[in-house]
Amino acid sequence: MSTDTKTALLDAAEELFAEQGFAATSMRELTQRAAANIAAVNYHFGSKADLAKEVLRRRIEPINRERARRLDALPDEAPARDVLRAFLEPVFSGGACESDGSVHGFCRVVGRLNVEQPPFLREFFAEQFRGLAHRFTRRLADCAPHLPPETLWWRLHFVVGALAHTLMNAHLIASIREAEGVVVPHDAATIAGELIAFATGGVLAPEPHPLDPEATK
Amino acid sequence: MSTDTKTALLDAAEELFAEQGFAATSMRELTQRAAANIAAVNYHFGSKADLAKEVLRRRIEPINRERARRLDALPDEAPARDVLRAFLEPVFSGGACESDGSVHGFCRVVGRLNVEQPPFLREFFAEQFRGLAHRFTRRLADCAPHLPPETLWWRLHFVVGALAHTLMNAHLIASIREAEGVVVPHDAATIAGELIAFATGGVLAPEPHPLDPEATK
DNA sequence: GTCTATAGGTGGATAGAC
DNA sequence: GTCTATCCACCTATAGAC
Repeated sequence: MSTDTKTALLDAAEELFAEQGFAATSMRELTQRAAANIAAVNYHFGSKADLAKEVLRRRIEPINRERARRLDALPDEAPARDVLRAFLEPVFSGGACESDGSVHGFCRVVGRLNVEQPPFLREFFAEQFRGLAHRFTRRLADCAPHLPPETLWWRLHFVVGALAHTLMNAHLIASIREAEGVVVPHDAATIAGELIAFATGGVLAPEPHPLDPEATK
Repeated sequence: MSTDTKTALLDAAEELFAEQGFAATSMRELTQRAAANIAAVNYHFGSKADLAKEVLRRRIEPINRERARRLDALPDEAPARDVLRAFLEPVFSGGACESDGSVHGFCRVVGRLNVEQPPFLREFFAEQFRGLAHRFTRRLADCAPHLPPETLWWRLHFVVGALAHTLMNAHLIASIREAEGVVVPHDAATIAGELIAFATGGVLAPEPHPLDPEATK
């Protein structure tokens, strides 16, 4: 069946790119996991690179639409925490989780390819995020008029970094502690809550002091 | 000369792994940039994987030693901000910068390989960071006794994520704004200052509320 | 220590039958 | 749409001369 093969390829690519990255995943491995023929990727997508773009588009576009929708729905006087919820929660909702609530592979693929950044994806990511990042930064500026715009710009990117790292490593982070007998809940709702609290505190922090170079020694 | 070739290989690998990742970088490209012979990597390091470990060890070990040293040097009543400075500043100091002050490639390689995580590096990273992460988390618990240990554990990892993402993308983040005519300083001291302020605010944020699932809609 | 040459394998992509 | 067979460029690693 045609449509099912295409979806199976997207699913398999999503898992493998998330686990291993783009460059380290071969077409043979990928088509085998999808129970498809070795030639199926080129038939359906044209190339490995175009497959990767589709893998990302399938997840990012709905998330960014939802982010924009929620940002627009906010009242003018909404606090920073609500702006950050509009940015972060869409990532974790809407199927972002396994049945046990843990973070799903498709979140990890975004995190991983976002950092691996193969050359052909650079422009793709820039397109997907540029406009949105500016809108959120402007909105945060309304919430925190005491902070310079460049500081808010950095802070939004710090939030993105925390998010990407968490999506990729949530299981690992939890398992280190669990090996010591500490139970660390890592369902999507818990992680989202932790991240939103952290991001709000970080974004609203007082303006940075200039560093004292002597104290660095 | 023997020693120089070895160093040239480490330098070239550092740059290329930082830009492209481990899997996407070939030995040919790497030895060519180092002006060395194609066989030099195997002679000096044994394999591509062992070269990557050396690339990381050269940077991470001094940084983590300095982190531990500064943590030990802190007075008992040191505030969270000082604990986070002990964690973050060693990354940016001691040659972490270009002559113009921007973030050096060798920071980026740590960020990138940290997220690419080829299988043979998983255990290496775990060894390098496990003990240190626990020591910093315990220390932060003293600064913020109102927060549960799991929350602090998550928050330290959010900080790591923000750090890794920033190391890899500082130039990119700045250049997006600069294309619009906004000057964004991205020298190492500025970035470190921004990150420390953000991290302090995030780590000390109030405990997360349980999320209201309805408000997510 | 450095080089050339090459082994031995895998990569992405395609041609053409069905 | 799916398959087999195959091309050929590229990969890591090594053998052996210098």
